Amino acid sequence: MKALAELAKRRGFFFQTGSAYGGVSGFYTYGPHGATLKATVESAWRERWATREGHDEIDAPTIMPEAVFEASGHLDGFDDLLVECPACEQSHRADHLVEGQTDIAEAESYTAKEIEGLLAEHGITCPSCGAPLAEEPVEQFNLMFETAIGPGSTNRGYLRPETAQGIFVDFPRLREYARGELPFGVAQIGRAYRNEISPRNAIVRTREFNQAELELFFDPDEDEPDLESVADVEAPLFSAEAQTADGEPSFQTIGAAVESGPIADDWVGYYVGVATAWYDRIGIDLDRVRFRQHQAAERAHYARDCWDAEADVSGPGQDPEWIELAGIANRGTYDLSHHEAHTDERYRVFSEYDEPRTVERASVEPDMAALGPEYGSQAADIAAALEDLAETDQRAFEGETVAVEVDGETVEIPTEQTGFAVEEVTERGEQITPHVIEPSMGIDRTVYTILVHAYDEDEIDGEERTVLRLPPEMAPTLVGVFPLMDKDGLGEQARNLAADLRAVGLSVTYDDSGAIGRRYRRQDEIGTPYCITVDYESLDDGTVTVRDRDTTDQVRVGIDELAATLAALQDGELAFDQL
RNA sequence: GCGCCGGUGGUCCAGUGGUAGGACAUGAGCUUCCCAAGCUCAUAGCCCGGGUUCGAUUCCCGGCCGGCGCACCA
Repeated sequence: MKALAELAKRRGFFFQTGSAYGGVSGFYTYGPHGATLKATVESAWRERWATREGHDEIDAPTIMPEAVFEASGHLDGFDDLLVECPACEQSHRADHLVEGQTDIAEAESYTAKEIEGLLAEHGITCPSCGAPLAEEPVEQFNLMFETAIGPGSTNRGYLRPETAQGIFVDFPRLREYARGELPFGVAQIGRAYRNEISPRNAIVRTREFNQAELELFFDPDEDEPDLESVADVEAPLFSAEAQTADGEPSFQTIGAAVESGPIADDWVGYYVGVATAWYDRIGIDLDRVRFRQHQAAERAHYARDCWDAEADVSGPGQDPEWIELAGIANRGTYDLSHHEAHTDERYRVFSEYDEPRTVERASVEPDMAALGPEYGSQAADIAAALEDLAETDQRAFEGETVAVEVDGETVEIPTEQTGFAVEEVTERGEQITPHVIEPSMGIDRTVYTILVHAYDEDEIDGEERTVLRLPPEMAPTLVGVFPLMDKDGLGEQARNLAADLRAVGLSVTYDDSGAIGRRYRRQDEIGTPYCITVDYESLDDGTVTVRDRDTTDQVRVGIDELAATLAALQDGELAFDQL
């Protein structure tokens, strides 16, 4: 939205970083009002998604070593192999072309050089125009920023492309803090980095951005969300089915959508409900939001089910322009099991059975004093093979000898040397890998959407004005304080009033410059919901006018009750028309 | 990364081969006083590098940045 970008620049919400040096694409600075608004969005997120859910927050580094991203799949999954057609100049994913035009299934695992070879060898052609792509260079592009940790650059690191891995890698310790009890959630607000090929659209797609993510760890067989608390929330749902049928999003209660509607996963449904109510509260217009269910083919490598929150950020009279605000994904056990596989740590929790179970457990204790001399270096492998066999096939131990296969040859071991035994064991539970639901929000896009949805132009006494209709809770400044004129003691009283209101923690702007109407308009443009003017009547009776941003209506309020009244207006306990 | 268009005070624009002008905004003053009034004054700008030229903000080339389209968005 062009008018908003201009206002954001002029009034200090956000602007491109370092334009004196020519600027760098994809980096933005939040100005005075923008930084405040962003902080307010973050604390509103923290309040709703962490504190109120009973979850704790961590703050992990933005740089982590290469091995972490090997495990997470970002090193391979983020690595795009691009080839450009010499005839029509279209870029394509080279690995996808190879997969499509040969019977090679996992072309992604090849290097750029190998792919170049495959392009020539299999006579791969451009899918757009059919030109041959042999001899064309394959470029490797990883979206992660790479860096060297410490001197000597042998320890390669990357800037995290999402905040989530900081939670997953340290799951074993976080589990300790949760005392090993599922479900538990860990929240994080922080920066993430992606070396985007083509940053666009102000703060919508940048190379350094802010995320707020909650990772909720749970046992799918035991744990259920508090669906009742969001059952009545009406959410604009755009199901996969509706998308395929070329349909429209429709408002449905979470209760119905989970019960019999498109939301398959209870936890995902719960967070769609929480997100809907939260968006409404922070000033996002639900009529310009939709929760879009991912099609199966579209889901990320880790996601089992996913709904994106999308917002329309087009200007008035324009075609809708949907941007992704959040993803609410069931990541299953993907992350934890991968980190477990890549480390020696256990990324599981002990899940106790309702009742202890008694099971027969077969075990072996091979007589190594006999096997060792007999089989030499093979003895250890034989012992391992016996152990496997005991778990899978107890009857193999019923005869005089047991046959196991080692290094391709069958070895007969006297049963008595295996130490085979079947015992009754009482098991109280088992180690399970928790499943993960991840509501992941883009803070910058949320800020942007709040601004777009708050932006309005109307007419006051025949004069056009620009106004940001931010909820009082979100406004960077709660109240502007003006003297009608800066003389006859009005200025002094107004300055005292501003200081008093600041002293009780309210965000106040003092302004005595220019005509009163001009000062109102300045505050309208940055979304300040209330303005107070000290006039001649104030000197007589100790009241001031309080002016409402949205209606421009004014009421007189006693100075002594001002602080309490404004605080109530900010918290939504009081509406202006109740004054 | 490709293509098209663009880059001039804080913002939005006009303009020129001889280093620039408006509107709005901002500051000071006068005036007015509850919704961007008026007057005076002031502050402040040609994206960067190279080339052509006596001289380049202007023309040419390259870069950077922005908008749009394509590709990409794990």
